[in-house]
Amino acid sequence: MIILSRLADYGVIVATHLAGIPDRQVNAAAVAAATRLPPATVAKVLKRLAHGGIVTGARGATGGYRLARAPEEISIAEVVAAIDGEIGVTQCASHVEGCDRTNFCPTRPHWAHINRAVSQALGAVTLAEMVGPDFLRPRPSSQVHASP
Amino acid sequence: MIILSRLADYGVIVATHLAGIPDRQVNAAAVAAATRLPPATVAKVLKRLAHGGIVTGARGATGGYRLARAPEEISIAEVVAAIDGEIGVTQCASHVEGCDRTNFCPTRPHWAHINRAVSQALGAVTLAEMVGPDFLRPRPSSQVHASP
DNA sequence: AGGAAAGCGTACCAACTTGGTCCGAATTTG
DNA sequence: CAAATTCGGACCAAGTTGGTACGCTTTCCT
Ligand code: SF4
Ligand code: SF4
Repeated sequence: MIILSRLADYGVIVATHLAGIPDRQVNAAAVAAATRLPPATVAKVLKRLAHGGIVTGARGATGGYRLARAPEEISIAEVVAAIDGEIGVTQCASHVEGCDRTNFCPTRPHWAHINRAVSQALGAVTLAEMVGPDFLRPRPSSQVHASP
Repeated sequence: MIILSRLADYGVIVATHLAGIPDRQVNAAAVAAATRLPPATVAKVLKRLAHGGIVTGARGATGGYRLARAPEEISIAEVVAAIDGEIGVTQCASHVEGCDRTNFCPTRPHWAHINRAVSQALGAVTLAEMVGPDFLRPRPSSQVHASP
């Protein structure tokens, strides 16, 4: 099964591309050309990212999109949540609504734990980690949060 | 976004229910009655679980389903994979095929790391954890019928 | 041996979510 | 002031999924 949808995948790619040019607002067509993605789809992705607060869109002739925050402040979970909504393994994980079996479902509390682990896995990686080092190699050190 | 599909969710519920009765093979209708799920759907779930090697189905008049292995040997990732296929955050995470952008996609290696974390999160919990110790049971008012 | 019960497989259908495309409103340049 | 450019939301088609139904094979009981 595929965890996140294709739109969310594209969203991370676009956000990563935006993270490489923090001070430069570019339009959707330029991002599409740089990422080799369908222009219409990337426009939709930028749109949802703007709605989610990940990027800010400037209208007008010289308008374009720009990262709303620093790349190291935006996590993959944020980007995914901006496109596909809140992350949750099941309906009951995020919203109690949506499933009428919450009362007698024995597996519900256990899924909350799994949901937390998954959210942490997606929230631990930021856009700075995506654009900074080309090769994936998180430092052998266990802790990554404490930075000098 | 919802990580796993509803069928996979039901599959875990069914597998957990099966884990509570290791030596007793029951038919699909009994499982559906016990879990309060649609009989046809639970039959489909059991079917897929049997195809994935999670449970074994015995034909005949007194047939039924039974766990193929010990509850502590079956992880949630196994159950989910049996129903919805291999777990992967993206197409490139599991199978290289399916996305023609693997050559110039900068985020692909990073996804592998995230995919591993997610798989571990789902693979760390077993069915024994689901059915065995009810460590988190805040005294529900409507207790299920306990066997005398 | 015959009948009934239950799994197994396939097939089919409906529905929703997703992917993609389009046109209109707002803003800046000149 | 007008034209060009761009974001914004609305619209539509398609794929996938969820769910159901039927028929066949296998096994036990009578
Ligand atoms: S309450 Fe149970 S059936 Fe409903 S979404 Fe949660 S785990 Fe799934
Ligand atoms: S190669 Fe890139 S676009 Fe393709 S599935 Fe992997 S991350 Fe997504």
